Amino acid sequence: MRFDSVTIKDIAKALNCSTSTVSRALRGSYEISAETKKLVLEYAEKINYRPNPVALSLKERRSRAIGVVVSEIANTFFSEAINGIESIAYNRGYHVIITQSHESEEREKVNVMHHASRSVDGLLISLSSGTVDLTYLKDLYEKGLPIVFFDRITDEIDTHKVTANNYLGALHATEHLIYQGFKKIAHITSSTYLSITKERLQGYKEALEKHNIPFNESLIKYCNHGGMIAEEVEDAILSLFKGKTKPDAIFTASDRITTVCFAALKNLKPKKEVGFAGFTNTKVGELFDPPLTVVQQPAFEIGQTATELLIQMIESKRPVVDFETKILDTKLIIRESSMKKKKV
Amino acid sequence: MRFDSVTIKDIAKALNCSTSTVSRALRGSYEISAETKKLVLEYAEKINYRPNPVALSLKERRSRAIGVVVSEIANTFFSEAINGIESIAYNRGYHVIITQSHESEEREKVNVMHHASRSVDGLLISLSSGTVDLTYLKDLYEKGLPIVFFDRITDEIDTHKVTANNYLGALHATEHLIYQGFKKIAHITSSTYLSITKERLQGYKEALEKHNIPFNESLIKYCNHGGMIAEEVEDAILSLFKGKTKPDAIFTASDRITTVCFAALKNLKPKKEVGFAGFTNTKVGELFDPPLTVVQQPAFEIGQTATELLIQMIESKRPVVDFETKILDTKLIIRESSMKKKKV
DNA sequence: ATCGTTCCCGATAACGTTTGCAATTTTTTT
DNA sequence: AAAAAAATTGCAAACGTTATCGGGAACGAT
Repeated sequence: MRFDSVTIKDIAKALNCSTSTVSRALRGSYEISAETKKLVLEYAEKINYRPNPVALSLKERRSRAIGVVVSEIANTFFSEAINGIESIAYNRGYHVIITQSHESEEREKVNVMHHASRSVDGLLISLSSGTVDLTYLKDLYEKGLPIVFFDRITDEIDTHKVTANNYLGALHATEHLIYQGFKKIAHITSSTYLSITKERLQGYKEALEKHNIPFNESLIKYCNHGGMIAEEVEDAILSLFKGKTKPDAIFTASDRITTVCFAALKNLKPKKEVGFAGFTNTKVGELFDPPLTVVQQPAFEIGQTATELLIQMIESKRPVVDFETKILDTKLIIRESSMKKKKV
Repeated sequence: MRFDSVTIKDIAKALNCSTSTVSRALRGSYEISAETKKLVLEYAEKINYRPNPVALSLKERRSRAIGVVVSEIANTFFSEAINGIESIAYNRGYHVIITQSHESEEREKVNVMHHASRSVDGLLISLSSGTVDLTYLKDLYEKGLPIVFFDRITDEIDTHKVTANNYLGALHATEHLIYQGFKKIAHITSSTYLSITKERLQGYKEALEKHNIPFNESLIKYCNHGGMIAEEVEDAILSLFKGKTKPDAIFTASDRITTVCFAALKNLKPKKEVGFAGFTNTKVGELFDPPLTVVQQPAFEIGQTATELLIQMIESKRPVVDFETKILDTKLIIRESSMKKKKV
């Protein structure tokens, strides 16, 4: 505190004892007489003493704070996940410090380094779509910083991971589109680096295979900025509809891509109705025109689970060696956008 | 850092000089010979020395970090504002620490206290809808913590404030509805404590007055939880349509209230079409059915301006006494939801 | 030679807290 | 009453950094 708040010294001076005595009394050490303890506690209460967390961090090399790095808080999935994170963290006495990578590897690194140098006790991270090089994270992890990945995870670091069942989510959504009679289903997705991209693509492919629909590479479009740059997504849509095999349905793979695509598609006004379904946690898909079919991720629970695992790592006496990868189920909410209209 | 990173001591030991010399060399003090300076800098670079921010915070009683308290990051207005905040802060060398009050006075206080005790250099805050008692904030402010209010501001503390022109925004939106031919315009808004509530209500009233439409208190509904509790908003809508004077249009006053109302109204399926316009920064209003007429706030700029003012306060040598209240213009984006359909 | 500068640099204290050890007092044991 | 044991407290170091102060060396001026 810069605001000359009361310190242990002030108490010591006032009570005419040493700072050690005060410190011990406050933490209830058995070596302090009940009498002195009472005196100290009462006085501390009276002048509203609060230990200085910065000093504690320096001394103990821990901060009771958890660092969070996500690509964008303006993304319903992440804001919900953060709420999940907070709900657990606060109950366990940890503060949560949120930073955004804006899908940039560099920003991500800066943020992680900031967290580490500020002595966060652990890190929750969902990788940015631009992230290729993980060595710095690996270094930190090996130096002892507990890290739990959520949502966008990685194979390169052996630790706890929590993510949605992207594979099944994509499979079900794609199958649903197939059941509706769509055959040329395009898939617009994020950067190939991301785990979620691979998993969702995999689910999409399996669905096609299962229903004997040939896979067509030209129907897959990657947006390396994860939808942060609208043009990238719009170009993807355009090139799809300029290509030889025009899609009759679109399946999008992430929050932002979903909404941008949906808008782009509307603008494009294709002759035939195009089926549409996408991964997104938006609360307002129902209000869209047409109402949007979505694959919803259990964002809140993902945040909670990741935080529980992280705190477990932080508070574990011996190094954790048994790691889990928790995969939580998604939910397909079917609305009009994915239905084949009956042309009477 | 808990991860025994290199310290100034390590450098001193390696180079066989004192920590003071190293410290001075690193900060380029003139008292150090060019030779030693070079030696130190090179070695520091080589072993990748980074000063420990926690130690610095303790020593200097500042942290080069700015605390932000908003009600909800899952609110487009706030996430945009935060982006504005970050854009300035990072350029000026400050980190941004975000916390959420979830519209609760208690959570807000906990967060503010946390920021203060962690030695943030300043605070950006948008008050929660539940906040009544500001004395603790006033105390901190008087003890010297620079504070800038944005969006939801207050008269009780004399400092810089940045907000949208809620009055004009509401006035124009209401006038627009009037021009469309609506006469019984309901206004669904947040807690009465909030500055934005008062200002928007004022704009709404002026518009009515200007066009000689009598003000009807029963058309105003307050949602004390700012839309966080959907039922509250749904009840408001229901009671409006159960009342004697049923509204022919609805004008909503905040992001969350707007979307929840819009959904509730859709569910209600009133006989006549009801005009609709609301404050919100959602990017997807265009995709709604019908496309949503919105009053958009310059969230990014509000964040930027507030941050500039805050940093100015933080870095000012003498106490700042001349305070500004900056009011930035909103933008009315007219779409179908507020248009009176021509019943041919 | 002596003094006054100037130039480098080191020792030390300080920020607020905890803790190992030593010191003191009190109590118990003999 | 003396010795031993237990209970209570204080001192000082440590976390990593910077700032204040002071000191030695080199140099020029007298």
